[in-house]
Amino acid sequence: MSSTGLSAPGLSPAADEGLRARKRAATQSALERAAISLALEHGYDSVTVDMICEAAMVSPRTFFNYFGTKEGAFLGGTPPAPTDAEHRAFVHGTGRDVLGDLVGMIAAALADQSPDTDLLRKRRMLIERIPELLTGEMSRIAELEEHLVQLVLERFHTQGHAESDTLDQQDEARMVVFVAASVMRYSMQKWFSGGFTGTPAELLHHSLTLVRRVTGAAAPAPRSSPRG
Amino acid sequence: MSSTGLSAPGLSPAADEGLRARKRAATQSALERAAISLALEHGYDSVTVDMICEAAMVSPRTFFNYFGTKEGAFLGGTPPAPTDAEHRAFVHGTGRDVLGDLVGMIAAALADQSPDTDLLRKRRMLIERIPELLTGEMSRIAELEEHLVQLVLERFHTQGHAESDTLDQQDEARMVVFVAASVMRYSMQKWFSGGFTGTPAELLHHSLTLVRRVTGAAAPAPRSSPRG
DNA sequence: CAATAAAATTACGGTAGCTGCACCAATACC
DNA sequence: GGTATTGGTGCAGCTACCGTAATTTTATTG
Repeated sequence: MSSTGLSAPGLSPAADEGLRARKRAATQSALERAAISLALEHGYDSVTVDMICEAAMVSPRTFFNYFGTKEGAFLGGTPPAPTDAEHRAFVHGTGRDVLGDLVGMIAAALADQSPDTDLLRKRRMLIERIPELLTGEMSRIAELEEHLVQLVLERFHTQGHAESDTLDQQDEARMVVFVAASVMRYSMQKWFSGGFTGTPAELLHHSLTLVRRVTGAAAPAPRSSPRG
Repeated sequence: MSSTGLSAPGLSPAADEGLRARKRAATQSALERAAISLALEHGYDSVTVDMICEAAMVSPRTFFNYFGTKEGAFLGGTPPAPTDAEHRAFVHGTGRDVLGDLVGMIAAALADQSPDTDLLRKRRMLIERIPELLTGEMSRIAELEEHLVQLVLERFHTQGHAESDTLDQQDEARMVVFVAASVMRYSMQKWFSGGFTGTPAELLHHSLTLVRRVTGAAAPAPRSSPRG
């Protein structure tokens, strides 16, 4: 199941996957829709899992078979995980802009999800209203951090960095991931608070430019001896 | 062990605050210590609130009177807040290195309340080890971040930045705070994992240099018109 | 079409986090 | 001392979540 990457459906039920997969996708979709509608109507906290299940006509146990947590139904079934293709594209990237490429990969993984624009719209409305969900989504990304550090290290190696300063490379990789997390946090907050009118790509470009401006200003008076 | 055994370290033992406050601080400290030791011994998930309460000799109901959540006992009662003096020093800082100064202020605030460093270290290791705690801590810090954004904006104003591009300034302030948070996270991880031999000041300088190196690489092909 | 394997769904029971409430004990204030 | 606050506790209850085994649904094979 590693090849096509479709095993965890971003909800493309239609064509060839058989009746089983289609029903599965239908149930998942029904649960997500029920969850979001109910939350928009009654508020997130007052919606119980039982309510969602009743609306979607499944047993509560089934709910947790799909989403292991209540939050999951609101954020969407599949946590953002870059596909193998995206992995390779990043690791073998030739450019010097590791930070930009990493952010791009994460954003692409986020964008991979369901194309249902209406559901996305409602979900965005919900997240805008309940900040708890925003932090929830961020923590789903944070789960990947260790993995991302490994990816950055791989990229360093394939770019032929010397093996001698491996320790420095680990530090740098970790920092790249941390800063990328900041950029994602900034972008998502801006995105979900509705203060941005452009496309997601433009938003990312804006964020990357901003993070460079913010860090770029060198201190006017170099403290001790600069550059070690 | 009626009184002295737990003389409220990590909080303001406040010799003058009265018996009530002292007992309170003692109980809170006992709960936090019990929580962290138990988690280091048995793992976070297998530690129940009841276990912590039994070790700290309080009722489970009391536990939730102190920390509204299980997580709270592990993260500790009070996030570090800079003093008024530190506020002013930062806001009226004249240099261009806003990021460096902000990181400096946060670090100073951390150093101010020097509660039992051993407890801090154990807590830090736990937090980095358990992603659930990590995200929990980040969302707690997020509340503090709003305040920091305001501080950065104040500094911009006292530095006489034009009022016209207030929106841009808000964006920039927010990004400064986010990046500062990343720098702090990197520094603390490096510090408490024992991988750094120098002084805290040197560590901060190292982190700031690193974050600049990481973001410094300009994109090879500037897209459209930069410089919004 | 029938038999069988595999997978999804379900009911049931239980644990743990968390809360409101009312009561009692300790402390602060006068 | 007496009285008002405040902190600690037991109880009853709700909800998220999980292990397990039974039941139904789908896929497969002859």
